[in-house]
Amino acid sequence: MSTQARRERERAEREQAIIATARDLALAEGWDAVTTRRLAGEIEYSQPVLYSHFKGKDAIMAAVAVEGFAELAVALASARMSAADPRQAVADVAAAYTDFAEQRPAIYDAMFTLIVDLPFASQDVPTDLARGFAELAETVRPFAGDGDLETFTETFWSGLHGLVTLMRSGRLRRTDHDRRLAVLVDRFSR
Amino acid sequence: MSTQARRERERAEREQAIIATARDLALAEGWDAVTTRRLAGEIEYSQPVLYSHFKGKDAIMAAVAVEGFAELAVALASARMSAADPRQAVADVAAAYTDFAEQRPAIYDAMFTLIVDLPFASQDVPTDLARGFAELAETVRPFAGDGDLETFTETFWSGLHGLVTLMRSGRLRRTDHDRRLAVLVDRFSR
DNA sequence: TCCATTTCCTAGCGATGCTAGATATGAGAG
DNA sequence: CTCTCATATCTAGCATCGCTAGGAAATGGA
Repeated sequence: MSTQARRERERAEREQAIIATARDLALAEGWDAVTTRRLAGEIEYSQPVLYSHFKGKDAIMAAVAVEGFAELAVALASARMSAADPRQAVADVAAAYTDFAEQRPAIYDAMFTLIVDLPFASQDVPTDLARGFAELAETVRPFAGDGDLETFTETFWSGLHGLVTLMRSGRLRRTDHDRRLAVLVDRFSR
Repeated sequence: MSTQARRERERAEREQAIIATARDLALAEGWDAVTTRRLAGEIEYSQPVLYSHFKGKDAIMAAVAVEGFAELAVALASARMSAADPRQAVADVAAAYTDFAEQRPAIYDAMFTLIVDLPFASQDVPTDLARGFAELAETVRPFAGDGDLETFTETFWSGLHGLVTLMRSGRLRRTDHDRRLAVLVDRFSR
């Protein structure tokens, strides 16, 4: 039975290689550069191998997105923990969020704009996505007032997401980002 | 010279037909359904004719987006004018914004997410885009405090844009939209 | 050593955006 | 009225995309 175990291990490694390669390629040159042919070439297998691991290109992007949710949750948690006071926590978490999106634009796109049908069947996504959301919720909790915390958090999140996406599409000047972020933080921490 | 005038007029009409057809097709079936072959078939010309009017498919989408900016500006202005008081104006304009995006998702996408290089060379875009932005600015002016109105407006705009895009990608439940909108309005009208 | 099963690749399909080269159209000169 | 030439338009095709069927190759067991 050791050979079967080895095969399964190698297969898992190859699957991880596909995700990592797709991720690196997307970060370096954008998702348009991530073609199935090129991806297959990078991992030194033929195209159909990709489809024995994933249903299609969207599924590969979704797998990259899943990793992104975990990363984002960690980044937000770190920012929240190390903040001196609740108000500073909002500012730090907001900055961590937009920094994540700025530094990994392709991954952020896969997480929130490109992939419509996320694998909600999978266990990982709701978990890590919920973890990130929970970090946001805990951060703004002191300022939610008597209203619904979830709604309050979702609205704050929308503000961050809007800043990120409008800036990337060139509708907002990058130079004023910090000031806009300060306004958003101010509005949601009073 | 009348024949030449007629030709130019017919050519302008055909260009408008291309834009209108692309717009209708995108609204009805999404931008993926707007292929150059199908678009050419709808206007009863061959594909290359499209390229004698526009540089490519992106340019056609940009033309649709330009019309969208004008529409949005009108909708926002109407909402702002008919509001009873400044605070209600913020609520009404915000609702008008998200309604526009909800009812014309394809056009909204062309305006703010799909097209990266908008024809800023053209005169129309900055004008109509600026008109819409100016409507937002006038709406929130009473609540901007002593800070920069432009930055304040941009941040408010980001909130609206984030609500719209996160809801469309399925990250936010549609049922709670009104409550999120109320939170956003509350944060930016106090 | 031979067979059966699994794994993988070659080759190809349909569709996309876009374009070069051939063809039709029509205005103006003789 | 006819011919010419420029303009307008189409037919056909290219390169590329995501994806897949069918056959070849490798692998494990008898």
